[in-house]
Amino acid sequence: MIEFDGDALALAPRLIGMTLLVDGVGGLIVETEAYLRGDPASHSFPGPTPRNAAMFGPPFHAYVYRSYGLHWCFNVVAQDQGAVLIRALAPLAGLERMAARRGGTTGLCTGPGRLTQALAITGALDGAPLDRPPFDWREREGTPDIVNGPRIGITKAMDEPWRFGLRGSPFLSRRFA
DNA sequence: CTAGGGATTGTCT
DNA sequence: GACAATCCCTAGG
Repeated sequence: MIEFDGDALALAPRLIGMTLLVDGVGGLIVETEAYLRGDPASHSFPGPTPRNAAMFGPPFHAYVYRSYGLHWCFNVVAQDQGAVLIRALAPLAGLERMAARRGGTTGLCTGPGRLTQALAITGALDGAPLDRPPFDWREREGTPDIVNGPRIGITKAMDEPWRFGLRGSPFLSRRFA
């Protein structure tokens, strides 16, 4: 995948502009959020549980959890018992399969829950290594223009500007201020 | 044991 | 703009 040795806060912007494919379906990462060790908003904050076990495992593995009882959210585990939530992709490959899974063509990968549905990521992939199939990564080309701001949908540490995005992308789940 | 809430989204108004 | 859907963890009795 990539050579990297930083924590979740460093990994989050590093993933912007990279291409993620799952079984050949995916696109360019345009939005991420960092959840650090010691971060009250991170699922790893209270300590290990069955749900968050992957965050305490080896880095560059998947942490997949269910959100609000019905959506899946996909994270890349970092070196610090933190993780990076992948919130949005610019769809590039397998658009027909995405649309079939999503039941339409609107907002295919715009939002963490939509993205997992389009790529068929479920709890079955929780803890799976990201450097082998079905996962495939491509390094970014050039230097992306990255913006950052507060994270979305949380109730703790709300002021930390740990959401990152590709400036001007139409595929962001929300605009940056 | 029960009650409450969350890193969300689709649908209806 | 409001609300339902509905799993897993946490807090408290």
